Amino acid sequence: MAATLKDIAQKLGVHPATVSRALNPRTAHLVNAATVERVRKAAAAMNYVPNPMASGLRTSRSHTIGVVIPDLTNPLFPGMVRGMQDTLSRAGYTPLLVNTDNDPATEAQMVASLRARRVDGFILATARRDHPLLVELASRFPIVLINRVTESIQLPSVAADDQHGIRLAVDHVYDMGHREIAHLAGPKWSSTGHERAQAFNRVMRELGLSVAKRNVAVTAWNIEEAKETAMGMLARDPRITAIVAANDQLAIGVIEAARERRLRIPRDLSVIGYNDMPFMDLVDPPLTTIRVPQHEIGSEAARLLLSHLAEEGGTPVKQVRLTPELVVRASTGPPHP
Amino acid sequence: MAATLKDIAQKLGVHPATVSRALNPRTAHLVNAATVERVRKAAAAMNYVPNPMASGLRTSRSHTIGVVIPDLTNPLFPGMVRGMQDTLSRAGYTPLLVNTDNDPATEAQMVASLRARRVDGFILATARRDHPLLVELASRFPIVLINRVTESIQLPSVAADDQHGIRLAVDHVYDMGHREIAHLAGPKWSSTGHERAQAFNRVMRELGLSVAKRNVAVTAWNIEEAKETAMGMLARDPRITAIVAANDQLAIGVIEAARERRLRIPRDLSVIGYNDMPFMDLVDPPLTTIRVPQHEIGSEAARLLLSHLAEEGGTPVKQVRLTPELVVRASTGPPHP
DNA sequence: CGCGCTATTGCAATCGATTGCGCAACCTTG
DNA sequence: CAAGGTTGCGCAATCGATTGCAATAGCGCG
Repeated sequence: MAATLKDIAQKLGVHPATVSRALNPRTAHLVNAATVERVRKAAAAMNYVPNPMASGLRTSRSHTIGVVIPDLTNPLFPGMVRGMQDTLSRAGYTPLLVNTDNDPATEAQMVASLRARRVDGFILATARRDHPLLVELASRFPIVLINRVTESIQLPSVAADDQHGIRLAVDHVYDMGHREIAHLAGPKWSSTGHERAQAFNRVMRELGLSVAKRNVAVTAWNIEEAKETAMGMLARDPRITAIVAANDQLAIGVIEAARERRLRIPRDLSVIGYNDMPFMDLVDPPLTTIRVPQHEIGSEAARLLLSHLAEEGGTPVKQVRLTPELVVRASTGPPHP
Repeated sequence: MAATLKDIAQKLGVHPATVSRALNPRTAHLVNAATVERVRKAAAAMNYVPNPMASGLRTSRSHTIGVVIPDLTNPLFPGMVRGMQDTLSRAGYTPLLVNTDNDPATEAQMVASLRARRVDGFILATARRDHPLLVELASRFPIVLINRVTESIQLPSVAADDQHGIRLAVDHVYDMGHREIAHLAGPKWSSTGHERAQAFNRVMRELGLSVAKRNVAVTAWNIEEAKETAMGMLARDPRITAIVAANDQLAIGVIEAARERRLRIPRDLSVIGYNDMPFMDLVDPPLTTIRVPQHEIGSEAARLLLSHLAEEGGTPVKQVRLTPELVVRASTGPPHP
């Protein structure tokens, strides 16, 4: 059905090897310019498309990238994935997407299946602060982490600057007059949860505000548990006037908790999220949050990985930090006297 | 690095062909049971993983499925994609995901690149009512359409029952007492836009309500244009008390238009969406809508495609229609006298 | 005029798995 | 015990592209 190198060679009366060289930009200089031209013409005419399995078998490169995320239905990820797709496909690479649901066993299985597929590299959004699998993986493949990073070892990564983002958030409510500021943190096994909590403590200290233990509560990454945890916080310390949540889902949990406690937002409680997922401008109330450039994280990760694939030798480990920005909407306001 | 058939054969003193047959369930009966066992043990011990490029080259099957959607960042799709991923990967297939942004040229290019990758079949969510590319594609590959369908030809598809869904929507507002019901329709090139509009007309007629031309307005699939169109509708006919939107984004456009015209929802205007995308329970006001089983559409499409790949001959064209359900929230209510 | 060099192309092996064909050994049956 | 059948396995070709090496031709230069 589809034309092969041999077909083209036959038609032109040359050897398949010549056709191969003519069509490959890297080796075309080995072939007479006129021949190259004839081959190109013929290939186009027969609309020849190289068989990636054949070339992959020979070269053991699949031009395929494993993309590992917790869950595609988490609105944080589609933007990042599109960023990768757009720049990977432009470079002739195809992402293979898998979900782990934050389960290490599933992750191991998915990574194994991607290795079975002979992917050329990995982009992972599933890093835990301590993550042996990733360390092992990084020693055999080019990998780039996004969003979250590991602590045990420095790996190439692309993420937003959490330190800066949290500073924007805390400064925002501080500037409006809040002093009783609390943080609803994500799980400490995740770098984002941990780092944002660390950043919160630091910024509070710099502002001269005390950070009592009870001002930081930890929850899993989901709305329901965030709501429960926020209920507890608000019950224990009713003086709190502003809560900085470690991501938008947690902020929504806080809003639901506030609603249940008959607190009005932002009059009685200011809430600020993190990530600015799609539709956060439409929830009730529209959520003030820290926007991270989702598409750009994805495309930057792809670029970084591609550059690793291009260079033979070890490129230096590059840790890209993108700058988040504050998006003020209606869930924050000055504290009520 | 990785073990090959030959390695196993050498270690066991048998021929690679025997190893191949022993490891393939379809041919294992050709090999002595004891040998099969020895081979399996050895393969496991050397943690042998077959090279998909090699087997693909020989068999010309990539165990790969092209998945073509308009835009992953549209919240309607991640659920469907996960549905596919989950059932495809269970069957040893890997989806290759591309976006078209509803642009036919991009679509053609993406489909071409998937064909270049030698995918074994396609799942497409980009059908237009008239769509020559798909007809051509269907003649050469197993394909399954999701969400939208073509009209020119009957192709295997999985979608929600739009007729039923619209009936649920219209009945809902009718039962609450609304009589001046309008429809904000999607573009007519898309089957969902067209069919939902058709269904709206039919149901209205069955209820004995007149459908004036002005009771149905057509808009593109985005919030901004939906808002403009809804503004026009409401200006032309202020008697309208309920609007059935062709999807959730359009419903949000309607809500924004209503807000701009100082109409309160649902007191002055009831709005009902379609699809029940994630977070539609959190927008202001929480959106009454028609839930379509997104994950199930994806997994059912995958199953359908897999069954086509399994059977050699032409399986009959199966058009699966899943049943949507009404989700009542706060954007609908009885009309105010 | 001949040697050596370069430019161009052909040859053939190779990547790893699959599969039609054939052969040998063993078994069944009359 | 011979004829015919079955079972188990090896042989070798094949899928399509890549690439080291060899071969040829053409050229410049002494």
